[in-house]
Amino acid sequence: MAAGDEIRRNMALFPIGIVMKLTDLTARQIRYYEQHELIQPARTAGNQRLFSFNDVERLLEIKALIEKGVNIAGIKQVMNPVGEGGDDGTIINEQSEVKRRELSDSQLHRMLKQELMAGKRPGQVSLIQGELSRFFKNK
DNA sequence: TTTCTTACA
DNA sequence: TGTAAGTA
Repeated sequence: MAAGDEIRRNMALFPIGIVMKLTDLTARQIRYYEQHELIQPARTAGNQRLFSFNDVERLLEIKALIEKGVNIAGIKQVMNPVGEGGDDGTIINEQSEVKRRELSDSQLHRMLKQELMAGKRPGQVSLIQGELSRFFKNK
């Protein structure tokens, strides 16, 4: 629990171009996730985004969920959108990070099961891409 | 050159 | 999401 570690992890260091290479996400996606409060990079005096190691880690996790077919609404449920107040919006501590990741998978399963059992009713918004159809057959 | 915002496909 | 436009 080195105090300096968290400081370094949350220190805004790289511009979006570097983050793109580090995460394999497009600038469009990164900015989009920021709009949805999944990340909150700092800004330079010139209004340019500066990301921290934690931001990059979050983006990698978001990317993993996107690849599993989860959409923004679903990711928000699995990753508590960053609030404000006392926390910096990123990882609280090492233990909670591990727990959060463990929950990620079980909650994802819950989401899938929930939607499968609830069935698609008009008005119900899916948390999964493609209406889950790809889990039943390959178009 | 790189990034930013806005907006349309 | 991709991409174009006009800036900073």
